Amino acid sequence: MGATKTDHFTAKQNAIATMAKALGHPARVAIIEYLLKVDACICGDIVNELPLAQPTVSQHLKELKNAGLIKGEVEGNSICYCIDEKSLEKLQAYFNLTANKLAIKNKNCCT
Amino acid sequence: MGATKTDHFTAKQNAIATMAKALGHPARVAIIEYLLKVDACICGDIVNELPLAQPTVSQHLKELKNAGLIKGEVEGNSICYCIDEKSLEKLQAYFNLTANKLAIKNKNCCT
DNA sequence: TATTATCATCGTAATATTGCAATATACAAT
DNA sequence: ATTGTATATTGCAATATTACGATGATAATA
Repeated sequence: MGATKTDHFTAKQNAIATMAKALGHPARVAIIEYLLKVDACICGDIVNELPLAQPTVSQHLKELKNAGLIKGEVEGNSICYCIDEKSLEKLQAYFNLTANKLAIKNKNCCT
Repeated sequence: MGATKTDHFTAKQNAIATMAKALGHPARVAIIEYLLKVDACICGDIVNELPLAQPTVSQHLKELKNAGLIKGEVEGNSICYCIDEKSLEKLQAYFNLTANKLAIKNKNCCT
């Protein structure tokens, strides 16, 4: 095996899992944080920011893009990557909802 | 290769990645949502809720536990699983922070 | 004690991920 | 046209993940 049984779960569960999976690697978290830090999206130097070889970084960027977490536009010679706000807002909304549900839950066991 | 270069990233980046990775599978998202739905933590029927065999579910539970997202206590014959609030609050805080940073960012490119 | 119920672990097969060297592509500048 | 820079793709090796049958461990119950 090794293939995830995607079709047995809801679309929303799969969507959250896809985004979470994309953030399931420190390099990709670091990429998101870097894109957040530089106050623009002309980002031709992501490779220099990471302790990984260029093909590896390119691959991580591709995965973030596939998961919808970032967007990329050709900007002359280099490529302009930036965060896709919508997807991160979805994650924010999801975890806010989760935390709210937790807050109103019974907490009389599992001390 | 195949081994993640964990030590090249910050502790926080690794912590977020670990939790995100744990949620990077729809079955584990479904488990969290189920634990959230049932208003108690006597949870001996997670297997029945999922379209997966018992050993597979057990393995997913183990991963959620390793990532710190859930806790498990022996409850007589069965085991009582429940969500670890702290970890989900960390995720909530992280994505709130991220969304806030995004909100105050320049948005003059990557239309 | 034997049985049943519940969950964990082992072993294994199929598949996915991670990382990089080598190479390719695309464009800008000379 | 050629060179240089930036990014993508390919191919491969090492490792991780996913899934499940078989088996083991433990506790409640007959």
